[in-house]
Amino acid sequence: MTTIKDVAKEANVSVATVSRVLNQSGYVNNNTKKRVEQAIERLDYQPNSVARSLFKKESKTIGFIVPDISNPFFPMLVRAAEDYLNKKGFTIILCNSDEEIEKEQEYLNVMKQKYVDGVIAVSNHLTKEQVESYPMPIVALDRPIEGDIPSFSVDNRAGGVMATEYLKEIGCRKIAHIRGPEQVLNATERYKGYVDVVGNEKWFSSSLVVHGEYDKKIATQVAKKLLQEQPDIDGVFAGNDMMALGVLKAAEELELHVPEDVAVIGFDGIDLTEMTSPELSTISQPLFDVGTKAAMALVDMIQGRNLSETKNLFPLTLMKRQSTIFRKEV
Amino acid sequence: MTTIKDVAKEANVSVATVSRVLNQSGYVNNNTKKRVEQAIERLDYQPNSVARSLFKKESKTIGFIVPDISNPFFPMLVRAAEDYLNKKGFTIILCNSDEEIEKEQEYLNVMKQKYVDGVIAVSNHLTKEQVESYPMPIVALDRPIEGDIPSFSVDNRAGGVMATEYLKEIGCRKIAHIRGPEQVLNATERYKGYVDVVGNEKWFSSSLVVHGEYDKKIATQVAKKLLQEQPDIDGVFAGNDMMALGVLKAAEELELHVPEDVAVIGFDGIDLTEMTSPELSTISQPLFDVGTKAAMALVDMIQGRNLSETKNLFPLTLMKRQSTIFRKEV
DNA sequence: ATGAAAGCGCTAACAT
DNA sequence: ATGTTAGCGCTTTCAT
Repeated sequence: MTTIKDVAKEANVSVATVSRVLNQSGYVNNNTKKRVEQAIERLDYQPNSVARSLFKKESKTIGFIVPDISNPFFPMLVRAAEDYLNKKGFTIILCNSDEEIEKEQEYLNVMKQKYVDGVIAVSNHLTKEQVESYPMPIVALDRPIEGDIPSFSVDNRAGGVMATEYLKEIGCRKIAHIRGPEQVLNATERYKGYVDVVGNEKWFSSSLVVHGEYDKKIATQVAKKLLQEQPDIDGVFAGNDMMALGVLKAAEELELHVPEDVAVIGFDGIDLTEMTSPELSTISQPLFDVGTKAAMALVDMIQGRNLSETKNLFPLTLMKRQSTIFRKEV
Repeated sequence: MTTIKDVAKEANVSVATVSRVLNQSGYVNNNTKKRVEQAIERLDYQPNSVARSLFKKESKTIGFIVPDISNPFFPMLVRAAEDYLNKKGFTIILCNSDEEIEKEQEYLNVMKQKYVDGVIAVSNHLTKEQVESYPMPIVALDRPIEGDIPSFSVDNRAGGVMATEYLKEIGCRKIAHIRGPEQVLNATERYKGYVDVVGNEKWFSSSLVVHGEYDKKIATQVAKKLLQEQPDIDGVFAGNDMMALGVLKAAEELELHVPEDVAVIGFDGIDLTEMTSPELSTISQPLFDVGTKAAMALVDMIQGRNLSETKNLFPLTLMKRQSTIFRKEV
C-alpha cells in the first residue's frame, strides 16, 4: 500500500505538503499542488483512514444498535440512517443487542475503543448517566431516554388512542388489546392509549388485555384463546404489526372473518402490512423519516452544532385498510 | 481517556510490559503481571483499537455489502453473520449498494482504507480480478463469482426445477413463471430450472414467462395481465417470495382463488411467507446457515486457514403450504 | 524478565 | 509557500 511518504517522494515535496493538498488546508502553490495531485494519481494513493483516525480521534463511522435487524421493524430505520450517513462520509457499524443490556454495553465499549463518532441506539436500558458519560454523542431511536438526550420517536399513547378510537368509530363494541412487553416503554404507552379510550366503557375489563410480547407466534396463541373465551370481541388493537398478523392468523384458525367478525388494527406501518390479505390497517410511523432525522441530528451533534429539539415526535398516520375498512358497512 | 502510558506509570513498569500482559505475549513475571492488571483495573483502562489497528494493519471489523437491508431477504443473512462474527470479536460495517456498481466500489475502497479484515458481499458486479486484487479476503453470498472465490449459495436451477415439478405434480397443466431481473444470475438460473421442466410441454410458450424484477408491485402488475390474457394458467412459479406475494395480490384482484384456481409458489423462504393468507409455498433457503457459514469461512481466511470448499451449495427445501397444498384435491 | 526505542501513516504546530 | 518534527497509542524488535 502506498503511503503519504511515497507520494511526497514522487512529487518531490514533504509529507506536510501532501497532507495540505489532501486536506485542502494551509497554503500550497498551485504548481506544487498539481504535482502532488499527479503523483497521487500515478501511485493511485489513498490515504489511510486508520492513521488519520488515530490522530484526529474520530473515525467517520457511527454505531447503530438495534435489538434485531431481522425484526422487520428495524431495517428501514437502518437503511434511512445509512443513506444519509453514507452521503456525509460516514460508515455504519451494525449491532444486534437482542435487548440484552450486556450486549449493548459491550458494543458501546468496543465502539468507544474504535473511536466511533457517535451512536444511534434503539434501547430500553440506556440511562441518562450512561449516555452523558459516553465520550461520543448518542441519540435514541424509537424509545426515548430520560433527560435531554435527543430522541426520535412517536407519541405512542396518542397512537394507541387513535387506533382504539377508530375501532370504536367503525362500530366495534368490545375491543381487546394485545400489548407488547412490559419492559418496553412504547408498548406500555400504546396500552395506556387504549385504556384512555375504553377504560370507562361498561364492557371494559382487564381480561381484554393480553400479552403478545411483540411476537407473532405468541400473539397468535393469546389472541386465539382470547377470541374463543370472549366471542363477542369484535375489534382488536394489536400493539404492533407483527402481533396484528398473529391476530389475523388466530382469526383464520377460528374461522372468524376479518373485518366482518372482528376488526384488526396494528401499529408501526411496516411494509408487511400491505402484503397480507386482508391488508392490515395500522398506525403508521414515518420510519424512513425517523431514521433520517436521527442521523441528521447525530451528524449535527458530531459537528458541534446545537440541536433545536431534543425530543422529536413524529406524526402518526392512521392507515385504513381491509382489516377494518369494511366494518362500517356491516 | 487513559492510555497504556498511564497504566505503565501507575504500575511502575514500561509500556512494553503492559503491552505484554495485554497481549499475553512474551515473558512477564507473575507479580508484575498482577501489578499491571491491578493498574488496569484501577484506571479502568481499555486499549485503543485504532492505535492497535494502525500497527497491526487489521481492525477486527468486516464489511457486509448487501443490495438493500430493507429488502426482507437480507436481514437474516446479516444477522446470522453478525452473530458469529461478534462472538469472534469482529464488528460489522453494513453497506447498502442498491446493486450499483459505483457504490460497491466506493464501499470497498473506503473499507480498504479502514483496514477491514475481510468482506462478505452480495453482488453481481464483483469480478474475479477485483476480488483477487483486493488486499483483504472477500466471500460471495447468494451470488457466486467466477473463479475460485469462495461463495455461499444454493443451486438455483435445481430449485427452479423443484418448484416447477412440484406444480406439475399437484396437477397444474399450464404453469407460468415470473422471473427476476435479467442481470441477476440466480434469477436466470431459476428461470432455466423452470424451462428444464416445462420447455417441452405442448402448452409451453415464451409468453408464459414475464419479468417481475424481484419486485412485488411490478409482479402484481405483470401477473395480473398474464392471468387475464391466459386464464387457463393454473400454476405460477415466482422467482422469489416478494413476487409470489405480488401474484397472490393479482389473483385476489382478479377474484381468482389460490390455490383452487391457480397455485402459487415462491422462492427463498423468507419469514413473510408464513404470514400471508394463504400461506405461501416456497423453495426455502437455509438463510441463517448460509450467513453463518459465510462468516465462518471468512474468519478462516482471515486467520490464514485454508478452506476445504470454495463453492458452497446449500440444500433447498420445498415448503408445501396453503398456496399449493390443497391443489391435489381439486 | 523488563525497558528503550523505532515505527505504523497521518496531521498540525512551528520554523523557515 | 514549504519543510521539519513531534506525537496520536500501540506493538515489537533489540538490548540488557
